[in-house]
Amino acid sequence: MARTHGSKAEITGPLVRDAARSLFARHGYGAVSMRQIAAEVGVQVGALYAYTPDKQALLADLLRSHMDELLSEWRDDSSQPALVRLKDFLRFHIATSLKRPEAVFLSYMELRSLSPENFRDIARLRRRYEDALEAILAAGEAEGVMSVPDRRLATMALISMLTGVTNWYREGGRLDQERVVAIYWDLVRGTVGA
Amino acid sequence: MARTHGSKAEITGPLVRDAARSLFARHGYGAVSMRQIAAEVGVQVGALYAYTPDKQALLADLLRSHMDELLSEWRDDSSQPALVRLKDFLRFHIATSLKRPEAVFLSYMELRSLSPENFRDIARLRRRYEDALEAILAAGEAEGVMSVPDRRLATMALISMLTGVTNWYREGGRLDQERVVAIYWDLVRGTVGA
DNA sequence: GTCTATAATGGGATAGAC
DNA sequence: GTCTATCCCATTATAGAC
Repeated sequence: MARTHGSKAEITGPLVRDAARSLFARHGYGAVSMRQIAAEVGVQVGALYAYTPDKQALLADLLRSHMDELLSEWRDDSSQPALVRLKDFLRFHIATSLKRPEAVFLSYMELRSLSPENFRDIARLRRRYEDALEAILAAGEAEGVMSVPDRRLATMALISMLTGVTNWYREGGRLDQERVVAIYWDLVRGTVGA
Repeated sequence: MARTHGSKAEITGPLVRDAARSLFARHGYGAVSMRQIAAEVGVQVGALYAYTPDKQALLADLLRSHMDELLSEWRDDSSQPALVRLKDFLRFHIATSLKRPEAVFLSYMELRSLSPENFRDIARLRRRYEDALEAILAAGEAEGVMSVPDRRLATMALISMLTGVTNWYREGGRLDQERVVAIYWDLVRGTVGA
């Protein structure tokens, strides 16, 4: 990973973000040093500061851009039946969780490491994502095809359940992604009383 | 919180554990210093080492004793119908999560901060707790009162869902503990196809 | 059992050369 | 844009006085 002056300059930015995401997810924000990140990228620590003003901004950028991507990639078609929308949400959430497990885990776990300002911003994005699911449950109840005891709590319960995939899923393990989606769909349908 | 020589010696041990548990849960193991823990207790940093050989052992003790308590407090009566056992488990898990939210959160989140040896030990305890739930699902299927697409995965999904309470529950908030149990029981029943 | 003091190391961040 | 070198401060852990 050694590096001579100036080579690969154009791709270092993404590499810094990749390394930070991976290390933060594996060891926790507070446990990772800028020196470790630099070593993973193959540069010296000073070079990192060409890409981020400080460590906190690096974390906030990772979380913000993950939430931005989630929100911009998610396409809800509210003209569809609620059960179709729910299954689409499930498929989307699991696909994302398995494609970018570190970003998902990080966004779930390191909110607490954000400065108050960054926390407010990112919690707001997170809330919009939760609300997207809650709207589907509301539609399902209006259609009479779902029934939950408390809509907000059911939303949080479903998000926790789905995000939990990142805790046990292993690429190349017992189950492939399609199978995981099918199993969770069974579970989720029951949870919302469908 | 200042302290003169020798006072309160007999209760410092528990205070150290309380402070460490609370700080680790709020800020993450790696982000908390022994100085912060000492300040919270009201002693100087050197005094901590009368109660723990090092910081890693402090974390491991917290996680190990939490899991030990969980496993020793949980009383499963396998002569009961599986749905009764499941509801008892739910009640137990939520009661514990709301009584010791920091310990639950910590045991869920800081496994990654353990040394490999400590990780093995505590993951084993954790697995025994998960297996207790899985056994109830197996009994429910045998009785024909539950139906899940994949028992191991349903177990993990339920644990994630239940442990998620610690993410949003606030003492004195909209819902009291009894109400939370009732709502989750509705959700869980659906999830297991009962 | 707790204090003060200190050792040894590593932390985030910056300056200036190239 | 990256390097080397450095500043300054925090870190874990220990030693020895009380």
